[in-house]
This record gives sequence, C-alpha cells and structure tokens, in this order.
Amino acid sequence: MARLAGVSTATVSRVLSEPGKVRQKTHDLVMEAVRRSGYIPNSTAQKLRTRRTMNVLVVAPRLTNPVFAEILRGVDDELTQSGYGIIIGNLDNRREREARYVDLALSRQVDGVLLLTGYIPEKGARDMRESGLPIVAMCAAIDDDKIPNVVVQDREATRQAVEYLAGLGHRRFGYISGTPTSIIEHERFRGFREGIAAAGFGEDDFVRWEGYFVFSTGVSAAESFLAMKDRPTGIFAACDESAIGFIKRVREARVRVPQDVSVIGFDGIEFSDYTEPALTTFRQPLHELGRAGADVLLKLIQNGMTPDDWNIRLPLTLLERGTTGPVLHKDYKSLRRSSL
Amino acid sequence: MARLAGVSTATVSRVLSEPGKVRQKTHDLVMEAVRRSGYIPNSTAQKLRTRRTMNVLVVAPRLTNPVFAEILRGVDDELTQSGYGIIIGNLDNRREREARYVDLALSRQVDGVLLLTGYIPEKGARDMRESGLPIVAMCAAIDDDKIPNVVVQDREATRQAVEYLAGLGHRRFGYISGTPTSIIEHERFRGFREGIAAAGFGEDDFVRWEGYFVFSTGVSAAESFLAMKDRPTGIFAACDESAIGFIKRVREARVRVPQDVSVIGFDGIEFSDYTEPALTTFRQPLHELGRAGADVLLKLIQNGMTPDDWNIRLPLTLLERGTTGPVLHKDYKSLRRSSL
DNA sequence: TTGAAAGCGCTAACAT
DNA sequence: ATGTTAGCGCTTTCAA
Repeated sequence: MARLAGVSTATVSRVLSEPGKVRQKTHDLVMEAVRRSGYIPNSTAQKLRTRRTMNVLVVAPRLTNPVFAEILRGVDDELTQSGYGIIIGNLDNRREREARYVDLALSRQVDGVLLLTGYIPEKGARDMRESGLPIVAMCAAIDDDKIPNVVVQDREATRQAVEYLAGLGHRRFGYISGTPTSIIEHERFRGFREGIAAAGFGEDDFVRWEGYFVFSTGVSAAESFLAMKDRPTGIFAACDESAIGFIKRVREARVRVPQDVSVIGFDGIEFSDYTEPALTTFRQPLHELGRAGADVLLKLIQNGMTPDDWNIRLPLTLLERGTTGPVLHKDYKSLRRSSL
Repeated sequence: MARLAGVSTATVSRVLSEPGKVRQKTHDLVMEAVRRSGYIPNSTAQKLRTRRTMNVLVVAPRLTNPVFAEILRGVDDELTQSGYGIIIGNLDNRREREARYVDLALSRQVDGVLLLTGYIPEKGARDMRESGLPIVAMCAAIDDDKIPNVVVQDREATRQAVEYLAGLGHRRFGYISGTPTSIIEHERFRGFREGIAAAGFGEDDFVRWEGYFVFSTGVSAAESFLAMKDRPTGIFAACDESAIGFIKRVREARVRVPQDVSVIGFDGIEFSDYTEPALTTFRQPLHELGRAGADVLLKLIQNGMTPDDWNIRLPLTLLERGTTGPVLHKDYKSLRRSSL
C-alpha cells in the first residue's frame, strides 16, 4: 500500500493509531498517501495482533419484541460512541440457538457479552462464563457475583400496580402471566403476590391466567374471564401486549373498560399510547437501561471495574391512563360516591 | 494446545475443517484432545488466513420499527443456517451514522452487505460499493445493475388499495405519506396516483398529508382531516402506524370508522390485528423477504451468481378487515341499498 | 523519530 | 496420511 508512498509499515501504523509519536512532516506525508490510495487498515489483522475485537455480543430472546428492540437501541448508542460494534445473538425464543453464541464467545469473536436472557447461555456442559469474557446481565438478575446486573425494578412496580388497583377499590384481581420459565415473569408474579398481601388480600382473592409475553395470551385470558360468574375487576397483565389482547376481546363481549373491569399493563411500549382508551401501564426506561448496561460492560472491558455499583436497578414510571378506574360495583357505591 | 496431545497443528486444522482427509485413528485422537482441552479455534486468525469473515452486515434505518425487525428475523434464520453471523448496522434514522458502516465494509469485516435502506450508504466521497463486496438491496429498488433487488410489490399493492376503496364507492381520497425522502414512500405514492388514475379520478380528488412512518403522523393527518369541510372518505396510509394514529384521533372526535371514513393501512404489523376494529391493510411477506434477500446474498458470496433471477418482487396480501366499508354518503344511498 | 523484524493463530501449498 | 513451512496484515518491541 502507501508504504510505497514513503515510509515503513510501522510508521503508517503509528500515524494512524498514535499520531503524537510521529513528526508532523511524516504524518502529513502518510496521510496524503492514505487519502490517495483510499487505504483502510484490515481490521481482522488488527484484531489478531491486538487481541481486541472491538465487538460486543448481545444475546436477546426475541428481536421482534419491542422491549428488546428498544433496549438494543440504547446499547447501540452507547457502544457506537465508544467505537464498538454489535454482534447480535437473536434466540428467537428457541433455546437451542444459544449454543452458537457460546461458541462465539469461546472463540473470542467479541470482547464482552450483554445478556438480555435472564440466564447464562450454555452449550452442552459448557457455559458462556468459561470464555472468561466480561458479561453483564440485563432484564433479569443473574445470581452470580461475578456478573453485574443492570435491571429494572420489576417486582416493586408490580407490587405498586396491585396497590394502585386496590386503592381504586378493587377487591378481586386477575394476573395474566408471561412465559412461566422466564425470570422476569417470576419476579413480576412475586411482586404481584406481595402487593396482594400488602393490600390485605390473600391467595383466594386473585386468579392467575398462564401464558406468554404475547397478544394472544391476553385473548385467552379474556375468554376465561368472560366465562366466569364472579369476575375479578382489577387485572394486571405482565406485559402490554397481553393487556391489549385482553381488552380487545372483552370489549367485543360488551364488557366496558374501565367501568366494568380495570386493566393495567407493563412495559409502556409505544403501541400502548394508541389503544382506545390509552393503556394504563408502567413504563420501563428501556433506552436508559440499554445505555446503562453497555456502560457497565465497557468499564468492565476497559479497566476491570470493581463490584461497587455493579447492580443497577432502574425505577419504572406509572402511566395513569384510560384503562383503569374506580370500581363501579354495588358493594362500592358508597366509596364511589365519596371519591367522585 | 492439544498439539501436545499428539500431532501437528496442520493435522488438527484438517480434522476440524476437512475431516475426510484424515485417518480415522488420528481423527479420534485429535478429537479426544480437543474435547479434553476445551479447544476452540481462534476465529480471528481463521478470518485473517482464509480471508472470509463469515459475517454479513445488515444496514437498517431503524430497528424498533417492527417491519425491519421482522425482516431481520428472516435474514437471521437464513444466515444462521449457513453459519454466517450478523453485524447489525442500525442507523436509527440518522444518516450520519452510515459512515461507520461504510468503514466496516471497506475494512473487510464482513463478506457481504444487506441493505434495508433504499440507498447506498456513503462516507464523504466514497460509497459502500467501493468495498467490492456483494451487496443486496431490500425494501426498495436501487438502480444499479450490479446490485440485486429483493423487494415487495409496493407500488402494485398501493394501486390495488386505491382501487379497492374506489370499488367500495369512495370518490374522495386521502393519502398519509411516509418519510418523503424514502424510496419506499416514493414507490407507494406513485402506486397511489396510478390507482387514482386507474379508477378514473384525478389529482384534485385526493389530499396528501405529509409525515413519517410513525404513529404521530396519523394523528397530525387526522387533525387536518377533522378541520376540513368536505372530508375525504377513503384514506390510504403508507404504514399501519399512521393508519392507527389516524383512526384513534378521528374516533375521539366521534367520527366513525368505517361508517364515516374508511382507512386502509400498509405492512400488516402484528399490532394491526389488535386495533378496534382490526385494521384493513396489506400484509408484507417480511420473514420471507428476509430469507430471500439473505439467500441471494449468500449465493453471491459463494459462487458469484449471474444476473438471472436477481430481482425478486414478492406480492402482498390484502387483509380485508374492519376499518374499510362501503360509503354511507347521501350521494351513494342507491349504491348502498343495492350493495347491502 | 523511524525502521527492522518478530509474531498474533491459523490454513494451504508443498514435501515427505 | 501427515508434517514443515510460509505468510494472511497488522502492531510492537528493540535497535538505530
């Protein structure tokens, strides 16, 4: 290459990576040659030599889920700023896909890993930790004191949701679950039961509809709801999608929201602003979460930070909108009158 | 490494990449050592030596857009199957970000590029073609006979949408645009005008509301619509999001859909199944599109295919649902009566 | 301040 | 069928 245009390969390398260590004149000479030849260093050779790939692996359960997509945006912003690239490991909800990404880590194609999965990916008997790479867990706490957790306060927010419903006068509740094996679901359900207890209710005062983090789960839950004689009036859905599916189905059956049933979602996806009425929900600080996670990972890669402030837990925001309201039930006439 | 456990590095390499060329016994010997030492080849060294990265760059305008996310799923399925990884170039709607990905291509960090942008990314005076890498354009045709196009039939579907509305008796139309600089928007608007003409109408028979591919564009269009004295009754939105925003806003103003105004969207995102009523729209074969594009790119990388069947144009499916219906306007009483 | 030379870990050509 | 060796393109001592 431009080595023909003057100097040694070492000097070119210096000009490009440590411009201070070279004489101005040589610098200009080299830059001119670079410009003319259109030279761009081969990054693979750089990686091999320096043993840094400048890439980070992000493993996510499903990319079409707007929650993960939005987190990824935050991650991308932070990483791009520091010159890192993203290799994306999309499991598409199929755990068998994770083996591939374990190999990726083991073969050192990345400098660090961001996990949106809630667990450590495995391949046979080996797991991703063996790579020795820095790993940061997001979206759900991983119980390993070598792995920082950057998460949202799922449990607290869910508890608060129940208390909010209880405060509106509701006394029979419904819980529409997310994917049962997911840690996130586990946390949210735990928060839900805490809220039930805190509001002075017991295990008999709610029904739980099992499902996944998808629209159709809300529809199934609604079918079951509609078939009940003594329906709950305060419904919490573990994600906005199922809240939306639920509402659509019950309204088709002429059940009014929020007059007959209040529904509160979780996530605060953009879509929740555009339902009729707009969905009451907790908004996750997804973009911020993404940035925070990437930031911790970068620190880990660059200087090996210590376990202080490792565990970040971001708060959520309650969006009080149209799908929740006071109970309009015979037992609550008095309460209703006084609260209006 | 396991070289200590028996043979030469070359043999290990052969066992791992061309198992046929080695004796069964040596093979087993090596594999055993590999297993025991947990050896995984350094992929960077492989890349440098073989000059293949086994990675593909996918450049997308915005990842939180469900259309791109879904295409990416298809791309991922196809690429993963062939052992290729994805490096994701998310522009997040900011063109200045594309320079980074031009560098990525120029520095040969990938074997090929998939463009969901509708144009060739540039950096200063250079563009991505200079990398000499195979490039496939998706989502919008790029006019370069070295670049295959794998797209959907935007124009035809939009024309068909207008004809569908006209068939329902509508005679004043509205067009809610996408991002004006986008080629996709251009194609759709072109199809729209073709449809207008084909149905026997002219440039005065429709209004065009400018915007972007987002929910809020539909809301703005609705504001403008509500302020009109002689409102159109047949609305086409260049994406589902703006159709949904439009419908929400006009319904708030007690305009009935589809009795007072029919709305047809474009894309067929999952959300469109859950609006009330469900949105009439054209569904894009996004997953299939992703696979098809990746497939063409892989062929290009592997054997340099010839320009036959380069240009794939997938059809869309009209989903006739609740937001469109026959005109219920004084001028159309007769038509209405006869068609019911 | 610059150049010469070694070597990152692998694969492929050649030799055995 | 296997080993030896050169070298992918760069960065980084070490020497000049």
